[in-house]
Amino acid sequence: MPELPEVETVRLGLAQTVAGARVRGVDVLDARAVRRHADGPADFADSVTGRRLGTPRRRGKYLWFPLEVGATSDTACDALLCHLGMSGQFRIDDAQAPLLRHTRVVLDLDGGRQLRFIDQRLFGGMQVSRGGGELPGEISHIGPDPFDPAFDAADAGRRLRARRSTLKRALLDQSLVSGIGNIYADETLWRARRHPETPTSRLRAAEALALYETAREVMAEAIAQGGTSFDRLYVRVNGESGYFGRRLDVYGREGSPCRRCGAAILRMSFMNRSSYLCPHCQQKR
DNA sequence: CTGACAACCTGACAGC
DNA sequence: TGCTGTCAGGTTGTCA
Repeated sequence: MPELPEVETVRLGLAQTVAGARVRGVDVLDARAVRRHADGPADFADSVTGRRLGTPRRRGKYLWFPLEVGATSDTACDALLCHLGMSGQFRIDDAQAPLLRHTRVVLDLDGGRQLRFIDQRLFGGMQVSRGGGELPGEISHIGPDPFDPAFDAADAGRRLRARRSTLKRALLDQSLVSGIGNIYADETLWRARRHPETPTSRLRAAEALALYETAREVMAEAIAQGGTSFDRLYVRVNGESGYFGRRLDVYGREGSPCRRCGAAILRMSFMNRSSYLCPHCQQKR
């Protein structure tokens, strides 16, 4: 699944290609892709049709288009709120181009183009957020991500330390700081030489700040490289894959030598998912 | 507040 | 070939 750097790469692609386009029609091919839209697929389509897509915005792993009315930008407008889930993609295609398998929603745009939402597993989806152009109320519960101007590192560090939990759990907690998923949590902890099960309360204020700074660095590098992908589930809006585009330091490298010390990378089961770490560099202190 | 777990879905793969 | 179990980058709700 796309984490913050992948979603940001998609957002940039959309900003360059469809921002300002008028939506001529909406075709919901699978209602499950809009199940978070409480008023149903027909209302979803009605709410988007005729609107102009503003420049997409993002917080954490969510992105949204302000749905502009008329020709003016108005941040009090509705928003088309999207999450890619584990397998979501956006593609820009000509209307005549054949639909890819798992295409769930199609937006007809000006000039014979279509914005297509494709999602194999349907963990992602789209909905219209009333008045959500500036910041959809539906995602007000997640914290700012490390790239948000509203991000307050000191406050995030304070809240991290107030948790009675462990570092990896806290990094994955979107209400604390959003955007970090399983890959970048592991990459961050490796770079910061922290064991994922280190108690959050053990960090000093400066160390908590430094941990988020490391997360921001790791993700900034990934954004600069156009996002990470292992397979075809993550692609850019033009269909290009970032396959092998980024070298990960620990994630998925079980048994391979640590790039710092050469020790074999360990895989641990955690929250029904995998954690990868270097048992030598990342010891509980 | 915290953690554990199921649910939401599909597909790829290993093993029998 | 076909079945079963496991795994996959996420989020949300329930329950203890």
